[in-house]
Amino acid sequence: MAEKRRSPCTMSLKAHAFSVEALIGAEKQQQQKKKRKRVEDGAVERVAPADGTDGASSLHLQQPGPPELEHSVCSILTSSPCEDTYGVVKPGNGPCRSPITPPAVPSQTTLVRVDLQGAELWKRFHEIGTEMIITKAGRRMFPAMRVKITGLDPHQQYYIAMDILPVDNKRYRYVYHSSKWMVAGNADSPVPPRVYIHPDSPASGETWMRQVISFDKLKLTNNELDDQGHIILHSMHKYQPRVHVIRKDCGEELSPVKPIPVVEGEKAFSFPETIFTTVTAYQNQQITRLKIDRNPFAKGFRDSGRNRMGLEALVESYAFWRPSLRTLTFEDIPGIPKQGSGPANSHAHMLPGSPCSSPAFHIGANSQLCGLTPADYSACGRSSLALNRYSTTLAETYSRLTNSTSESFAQRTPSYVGMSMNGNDNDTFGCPQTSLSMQISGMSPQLQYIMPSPTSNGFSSSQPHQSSYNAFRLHSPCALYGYNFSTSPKLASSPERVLSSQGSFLGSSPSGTMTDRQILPPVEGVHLLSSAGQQHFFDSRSLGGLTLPSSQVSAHMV
Amino acid sequence: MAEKRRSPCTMSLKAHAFSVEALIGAEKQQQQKKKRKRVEDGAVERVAPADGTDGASSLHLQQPGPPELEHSVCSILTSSPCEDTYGVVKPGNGPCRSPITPPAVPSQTTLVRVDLQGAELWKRFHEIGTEMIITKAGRRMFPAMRVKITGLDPHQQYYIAMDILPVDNKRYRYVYHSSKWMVAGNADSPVPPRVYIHPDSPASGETWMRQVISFDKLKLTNNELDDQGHIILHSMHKYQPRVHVIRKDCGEELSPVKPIPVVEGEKAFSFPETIFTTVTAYQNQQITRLKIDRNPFAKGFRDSGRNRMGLEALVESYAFWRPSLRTLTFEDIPGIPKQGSGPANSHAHMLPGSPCSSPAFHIGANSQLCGLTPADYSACGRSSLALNRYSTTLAETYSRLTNSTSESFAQRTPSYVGMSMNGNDNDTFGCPQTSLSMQISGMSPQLQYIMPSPTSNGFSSSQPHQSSYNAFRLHSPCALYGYNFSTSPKLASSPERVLSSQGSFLGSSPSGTMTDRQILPPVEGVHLLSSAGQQHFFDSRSLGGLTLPSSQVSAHMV
DNA sequence: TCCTTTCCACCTAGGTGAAAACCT
DNA sequence: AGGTTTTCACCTAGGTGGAAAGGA
Repeated sequence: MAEKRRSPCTMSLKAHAFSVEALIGAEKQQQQKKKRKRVEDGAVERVAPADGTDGASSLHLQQPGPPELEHSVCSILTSSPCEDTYGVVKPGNGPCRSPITPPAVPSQTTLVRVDLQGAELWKRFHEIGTEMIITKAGRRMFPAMRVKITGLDPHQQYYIAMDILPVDNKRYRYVYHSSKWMVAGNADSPVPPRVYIHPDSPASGETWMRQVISFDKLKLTNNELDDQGHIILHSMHKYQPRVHVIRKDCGEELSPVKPIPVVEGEKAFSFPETIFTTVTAYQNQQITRLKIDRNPFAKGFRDSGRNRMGLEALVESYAFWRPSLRTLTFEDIPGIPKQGSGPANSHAHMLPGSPCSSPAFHIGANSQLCGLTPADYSACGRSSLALNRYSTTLAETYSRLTNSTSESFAQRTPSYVGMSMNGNDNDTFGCPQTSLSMQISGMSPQLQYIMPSPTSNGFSSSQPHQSSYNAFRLHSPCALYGYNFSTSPKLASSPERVLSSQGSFLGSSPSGTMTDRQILPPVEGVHLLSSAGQQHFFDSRSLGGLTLPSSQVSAHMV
Repeated sequence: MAEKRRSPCTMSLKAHAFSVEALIGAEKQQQQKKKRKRVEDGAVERVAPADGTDGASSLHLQQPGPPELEHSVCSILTSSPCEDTYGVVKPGNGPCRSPITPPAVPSQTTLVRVDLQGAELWKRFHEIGTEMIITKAGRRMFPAMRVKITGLDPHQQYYIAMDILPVDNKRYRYVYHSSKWMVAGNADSPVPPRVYIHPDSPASGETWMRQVISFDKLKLTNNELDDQGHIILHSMHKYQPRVHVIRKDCGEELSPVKPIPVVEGEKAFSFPETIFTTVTAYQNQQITRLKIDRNPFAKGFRDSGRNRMGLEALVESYAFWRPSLRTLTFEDIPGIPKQGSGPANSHAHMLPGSPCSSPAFHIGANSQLCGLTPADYSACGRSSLALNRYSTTLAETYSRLTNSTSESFAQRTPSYVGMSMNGNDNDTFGCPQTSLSMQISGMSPQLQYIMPSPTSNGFSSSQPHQSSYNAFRLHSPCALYGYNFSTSPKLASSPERVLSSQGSFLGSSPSGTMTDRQILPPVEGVHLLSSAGQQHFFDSRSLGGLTLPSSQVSAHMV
């Protein structure tokens, strides 16, 4: 029981789990409570940064330049190099970083940089006023967050995670006659915050850097009792995604004694063009058009005029000369599903082909629609004490929005954040990007608490504030291999896969320690074969601890 | 360069990768070489255990009972309990198993048991003579290997892997007029052996035990130059899958000095009813019928007589009175795709409705078709030296088939294998199962070589025979959530999902150390939310190292 | 002749917005 | 009247065996 006493999280979890069904009845109460606070503050024509104090805390890490600057860089340097985390101060690192492995791997000087992929498409939505559907069952984002990360320690393990912050404490409504979003009151009460950990986590820096990291499997929901792990958001609110790069220091499972380490750098990256308003049905028809034009799954609603030979076009054309009946051979029928597979097909109920940039739908909005001013972007430079690097992030935001006692956390958990703007040299994959970069080195003790630990055997702790979560990655989807939603209009209808920069299964280098830390004689050659998309292989000759002399040494991570 | 010198695997890997394209031209040469060895040895009416010496090595771990015994248990006890792997003998375990964490977790006395799910379906195929299609692009197995594992240490991390062994060194051909498989010569030269590591690996024993472990994403190929990570097999050969339970001792990354530990238990599980013959096109029409009847993806080929109202039935009915043309309204057309969505539809090219057990197709074969006699099943009890537990497994099989110098490995790497039969009490999920169980405790040093290590930072080794592979799990599919191909005929057409025994996202306990080893104060409550199918969440309040006092503590693994 | 490869129709599984129904 | 839920047609993506073509 002494062990159980140290596990309040688990016990609370189970209690919550058992009460889920009981809570369903309370859902309406929650909604009523939510609407109770919905006060019409009066229409604000332009969603002004009146929430500056509230929203700025979640934006201080954003791209410092104006939204139009595609390739700006936000560099955040911390005062504590990672080497300080070695050895005695963080003994947990000792067993992991062996004295034989050269500790000179420059994880302490890494300038982590995160590039938003598909920034052009994000900007096109942003110019209109991005809307994201949220449903009870969960709805994907479109565009999905897709980033390219550079500057990681190739041999360090990282978790990549994403959460979504409220931009302000306002509720919005869309005024159709003016085609504008207006403040409709204060924000609803906060929902259970959730973080989407990229299913490939943890992985080596080399692995992360080799590919576009897509969050396309992430789903948004408005069901506060969601049990599917989706991110819970309020409808008609403004939010902004945020990407986290979290070092997986193996110390937290290994070190029985863990002192509170010094601050080692902030690791959250957000992009102003990814701000969106949550809706349950699209409000702005320009958004609808752009979604239909760009999302392959909405191809059935495209009506771009060309290749308009779908079923309804067929119906119309035939109906022209034979109104309701015609003689068909069955050779016609198998072709029907294929006809819709072209670049576009038509639907009579769709609005006639009008590009999303059509003046007829351009409502004169709103590069500032989301309440961000250039001043907000320049407000990311902060410095304070050295306890927690996430001071002005979610915890602070929530504490401010909820007026909870955690407000004080923001004060005693400042971040070492220094920012500098660099040029735009990050056109990886030929796609426009927005990039943020910062130095990351270690991790705060609090971060360690939330880091799942696949190596849980023999977990131990001599301090009551340490824990590890293991094997959290079950059922991980292949998120890295989702669509590459091209930001190029000419590629919009031909989605391409997000591929590793190396390409094929045997064509790319393996992960992390595979490259220069493995110590295997040829006869013991190990064959880590990880599928380009789906599978993970060893050379089975080595499974028995033996390999044939003719073993084909091939390993791959894609 | 000293570091690189220790990485022959990586360098060979890259060299191989770069030569893949060059090797494509050599594919035909390989095939020619393969056919060169194909000698018709004359038909053998019954595939006898003439391969006893050759094939027994890969079968010694099989179910000791006759195939008809559904729930037999194969217990293999080793002479070295896991406790011997603690501390000094395997210092790598020291840092992982903290002195604070109670080391009394009975990993050393665990009787691991592996139950084959869907054994009834496997047996139905086996009675006919299971065939598995292999294609260049890779083809899934049907039925897929699905197992339930019990007896793991809940807090120990494990890899679950699968490889496929040749049953003998023969090549087969199917004689249509006698509906029998006959030996057609010696086996082709061995192909690059590969192992499919379950994409959820590594995970805690608790996590593995909570759910059915499905290998449905595994693919078989006959392309020896496959770069997708599929398992490469020869066509017209007999194979048998094998499941591996591999402890993830974090010691291999942590211990700079690793002596060769003592044997700690065999960990491979195979089931005789899963033997199959590889084909590029089905030979036995009974197999075809059973596949079509049971595989949901082949529903389009079902012709079971009932609900036969698909398009072709429509064609036939209309063609009866209007041979080649008929007048259709367009109201017919949208319904066409839906018509095929029922329980079954018909196809004119299919044979008329005849259940798979129809005498018209029952060719009088062959419960012993796969060359296994009851004597084979009783031959699993072996004992020998204590150096390697995989002695009679792949390495030995390959060495015998290839006459390579690794033959000696089999002699100096015997296994501690003791077997005992238990009753049939493993009807988990209400499905018939076949189970194998054995004690596993530690791992051999050779096993450690092939164990990917997600905690690679600071990997080190003072011995040249140690290595770790990290982050091999990228792009892992959600294999645990594939179809549950029911073995019950009445459920065959209604596939059900393989669910965790706990159910919903918030309704099940978290993994491994979440349950009783985490040490989190409520204010630091960590919220590891891992989606039931797709996603992995933290409570985002904790991402900043801070959680609100009102934090909802919920964690989940399935 | 025997086996392999390729293409295809037909499925499963699930992601879209539209539209209607529903709710408050 | 405004927001939410449900259902639906239409997609993407990919797993089936059949049939025909290809190949040795």
